[in-house]
Order: sequence, then structure tokens, then C-alpha cells
Amino acid sequence: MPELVEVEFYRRLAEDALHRPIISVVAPDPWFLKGGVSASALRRLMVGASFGSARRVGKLLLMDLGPARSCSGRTGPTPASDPGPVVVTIGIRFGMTGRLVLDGRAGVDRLIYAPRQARPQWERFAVGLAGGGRLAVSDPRRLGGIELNPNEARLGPDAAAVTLPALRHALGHSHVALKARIMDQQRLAGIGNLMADEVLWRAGLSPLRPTHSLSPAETKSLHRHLRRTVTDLLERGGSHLGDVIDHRGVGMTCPRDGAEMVRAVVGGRTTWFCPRHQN
DNA sequence: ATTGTGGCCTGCCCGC
DNA sequence: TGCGGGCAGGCCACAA
Repeated sequence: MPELVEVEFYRRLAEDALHRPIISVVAPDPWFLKGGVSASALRRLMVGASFGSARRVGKLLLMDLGPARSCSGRTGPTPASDPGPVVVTIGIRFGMTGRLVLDGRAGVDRLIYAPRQARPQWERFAVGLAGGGRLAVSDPRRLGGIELNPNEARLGPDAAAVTLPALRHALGHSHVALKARIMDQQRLAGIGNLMADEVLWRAGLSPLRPTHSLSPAETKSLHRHLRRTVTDLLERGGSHLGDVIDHRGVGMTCPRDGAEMVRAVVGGRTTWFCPRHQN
């Protein structure tokens, strides 16, 4: 499913759509437009403009209309002397089955839990680009959506770049289960169910552990494995390509020590972990 | 304020 | 062979 890794591939793909004039907007599904924005409003804003930058925070893809804007992620506080131009941003969420397609090229080859091939009726949003190009969002399950000027401040630091102090702050001293905490997008952005299982398996930490029970050394280890896992999965090409993902299932054994994997529900999500080395 | 739960959406797979 | 129930999880509304 699209987690941080897939959305990063979508972002890279979307960079090829920058600076190409938008000539049409196709938004056939009102459900897919969030926050009360209408297809006609999007059309008024977008037609004649072009995307200036493609950014990502967690699982949210952000495409700014207008001239290029810093791609270093979050923009800091703007000096009062220079408020800068008003930027219109199109936020795209992919749910768990959303794909981004540019000029017929898909951002990822395969999406776990999603049908293998896209059908025309699953296209929920698209922009036509000058010269015949097309940027489209295909989402069979309709769990994603398009939002105008999404509130980026509601997302925690991106998991791909989070520092140790920032991770410590995100974890805090909560009594909530560790897995639920690292999947809380307001605290840490980008980790979905599969990556959470992978990171905790690598770090040898039980998903059920109360967050506050982590020692400083364990938090440091979690940080190292988190960053390493993101890097690995980006290199491998998908959040489903972790070492433990194929071992999530009844009767499966831990690829590290052979113990039988255990199923639990944490934060409302199906969770698989090794009872032997994840403590 | 924080935290937990249920529901939304639809395709797929299993068992009958 | 068709059919229906259960399942998948990101996100949000809602309740405590």
C-alpha cells in the first residue's frame, strides 16, 4: 500500500509534470474531493497554471501551483517583512490503493492489497497537460482524496528524515502501544502498517510495549532501524519488500530465529511480530 | 488535552 | 458455478 516509500516514488514521478501548463481538470468523483472543494473551483485555480514543485510529507503528496518553491520539505516561518506570494497547494492522499500515473507511466509497479492493473473507471482525478500529457490518480477503493491547501502543520516530522531528538519528542512518555505511536501521523509522518511491523521487527521491540517503557538505548536503536528501514525500502522499491512482510501470516515463522509469528491487533491494525526476539 | 473505536470505501478470496 | 461474508488499512468523526 502507499506508505512513505511509495509516495516518494510518486513524488519523483510528479516532478516530470512540473512547469507544464495545465489545460484541463478531470474530477468525476465528488467523494474524492475533500474539504468542500469543488471540481469547478479546482478548474478555476489550476487551468492555465502549472505545478512549480512536488513535495512530500509522510504519505501526503503536495503539488504547489506557480513558480518553483523550496523542495526541502517544510518551509520555515516567513519573515514578516516578506510574506511571499500566496501559494496554492494541491494535496493528494492515496489511501491504501491509490496510484499516481503520469503520461501512462505508473509511479510504482506493484501495490500490495490493490488490484494489479488499473481500470479507467478507477481514475478519480486527473489533469491534462499541454502537449497531450496527463497526470492521474487511480484509486479503486476511493480511500484517498484531493485536498486544497492541506494543513501541513498537522503532520509530524517525516520518518525519512527524523532526527533522534525529534523522534524522542514524537514518542514522548505516552502509555500508548509503541506501534500505535509510530503510526500516529501527527507525531511521526509516513509510517504505515507494514513499515511499522518491519521496523519493530528489525529493532527487536514488541509492538505492544508501552511507549514510555523504552530506554534511551532502545529509542536510539529504534531511530537507527527506522532510518535504515526507510533507506532499504526505498532502494528495494516498496514498503512490501521488507524482510518480515512475507512472514506475516498464520503458521509463519520468524526469519531471524524461527519462532512462530504472533498476531495481534494494535491501534486497530493487524500486527504480526516475533514473540522470541521482539521484547 | 489525549486516546480508543467504528465506519467508510471496494476488490479479492475463501468456503459453501 | 455463483454467491456472500470476511478481510485488507489510511483516515476521519466521534466519544470518553
